[in-house]
This record gives sequence, C-alpha cells and structure tokens, in this order.
Amino acid sequence: MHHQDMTIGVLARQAGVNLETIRYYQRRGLLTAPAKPLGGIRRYTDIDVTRIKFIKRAQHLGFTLEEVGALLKLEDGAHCTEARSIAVEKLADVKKRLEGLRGIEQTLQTLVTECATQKGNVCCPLIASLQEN
Amino acid sequence: MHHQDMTIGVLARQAGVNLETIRYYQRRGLLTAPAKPLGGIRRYTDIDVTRIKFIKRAQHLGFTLEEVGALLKLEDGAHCTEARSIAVEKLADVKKRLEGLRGIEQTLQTLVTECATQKGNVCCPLIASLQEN
DNA sequence: ATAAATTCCGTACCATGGTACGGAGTCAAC
DNA sequence: GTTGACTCCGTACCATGGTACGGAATTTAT
Repeated sequence: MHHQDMTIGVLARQAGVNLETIRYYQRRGLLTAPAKPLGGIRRYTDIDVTRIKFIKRAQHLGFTLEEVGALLKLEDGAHCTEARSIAVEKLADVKKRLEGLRGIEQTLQTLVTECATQKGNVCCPLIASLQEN
Repeated sequence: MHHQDMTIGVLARQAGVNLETIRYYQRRGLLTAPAKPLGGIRRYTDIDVTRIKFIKRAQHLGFTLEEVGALLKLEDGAHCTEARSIAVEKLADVKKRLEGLRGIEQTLQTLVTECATQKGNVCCPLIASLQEN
C-alpha cells in the first residue's frame, strides 16, 4: 500500500511516532517539511516514513539525534567521499560501542550466573561486586 | 588510607564525582546526608565513597538512577533473587542492543567497503541502502 | 453550510542526569 | 580577628529527546 500524499497525522501513524515528534525532527533539521501549498496543508510521502524509521532504528542503537543527522547526510549521495568518511567515523564509533557493550554483557552475565548458582555465601555476588572498591 | 571524617568536598574528590552530583544523589534519595552537628558541617566516611562508586559502576553497566536506587535497597545482600532479576532484565536489554548494533556495524561496513571499491555506479551506494525499509 | 477533525505554528512543559550560582554561615590559618 | 576556603541550601540552568497546549486556519463529513 502506497501513501503518496499523507498528512502529518497519517505520516505519524505510518511511522509509528507521535505527531509532535515529527515536528520536533523538522525543527532539528532531521526532516524537511515539504512546501506548503499556499495556506494549505503539507503533504508527505513514503520517503518520509522511511526516513523516520531510519532515525528510530539508529536512535535505538544508541545514536544521538545529532549523530543521526550526520548519518542522514549520507542520504544525500552527492558527496560520496565525504559521505564515506562520515560512515567510516560512525563505523569506528559503532565498533567501540560494541566493545563496551560486550564488556557490560560479560559482567552482567557472570553476575547473573553467580547469583543463580549461589556459591554458598550469604552475600549476593551481584551486590558484592558492585561494592568492590 | 582511611578518611573517616571527610567533608563533602573531600568525599567528591575521593569518589571522583562533582560535589554537586553528591547533593543531587542526596536529593534523589540514593545517598543519605549525615546528621549535621547543629549549625556545623556534615561529615562523611568511606562508606559514602563506596556507595557513590557503587552508583557509578552500576550506572556504567546501563542502570538508570532509579534502578540503582532499587539495587541499593538490596545492598544488604539478603535479597539476591530480586537483585538477580533486575540484572537479568538488564542483560536481556544489553543483548538486544548488541544485536542491533551488530546489524548497523554490518551495514556501515558494507557501505564503506562499497564506497572504497567504487563499484562504477554514478550513485553513491550509501543512498540506496539507507533508503531501504 | 455547518460541525468535527485536522493542521499549523509558537511556545511551554516534561523527565533524566546532572552543573552552576549566590548569599549566608562556618572553619582554619596566619 | 580578619582573610580565604569551604559548606549549606535553595534555586536556576544545561543538554537531550521529546510531549502538550492553544488559537487560528483549513479540510472533511454530514
């Protein structure tokens, strides 16, 4: 199903976000408000849905809206070299994030396992480890 | 070295946080302000340093201050099961984040590689992929 | 053609996790 | 016994990522 001429309300429902969020993204420059037909109502397309979903996806993975803005500039396509360098930067960033997150995962996993096996000590190992100096 | 009677400034330095952060934690109920000796100055101990470090460590593991508050209520180690269930939830959360991040890593990696090898297309390979649904 | 819904736009407010400011009081040193 | 550093406390402010409100215009339904 194609919605080639959505109002902002329909766009919001299609993209699964609050209507105000769309306006907020427009103010932040993440979304371009389509030209308004002289005292009328702006119309949106599937491209806007896609864009909002991309923002939400990236955001959910820990990117700030500012970073998402940088990612969205890749969409431009006009400056491939520039776009690539942004992507390279982001990739390095993602790899760092991954590393940190893997560390956290390890720590939590260990603690949860230790808690489950209850190594015969009175004190909870999770709490104990947080109390280590 | 033991600091059994620190002022808040010393506590802040010992714990490696901003002084105002300590006051903020007190307002949030994460830290209890010691009784003030009648128009005097509050004194803190190593226990407070430990507690602040606990908060910072937990926060670093992805817990919100509210969740840290919940963990701190279990500090006595007597509620291991409860602590564990909080951690299990966090772990699931972290695993989900990892998965998403690995996806983005893949995507970005591919894009960067394609950009580098310049597959002879006029259009930047980044455009298409970012616009995928 | 009139009511109901929606849009537009600006502005205000919310939560989270702090940080900064400013006046008054206190403490330590010289 | 005054200077300087620190504390206390309240309140204000910051960034991030939204959400809500309200009046005017416009669109849609009946």
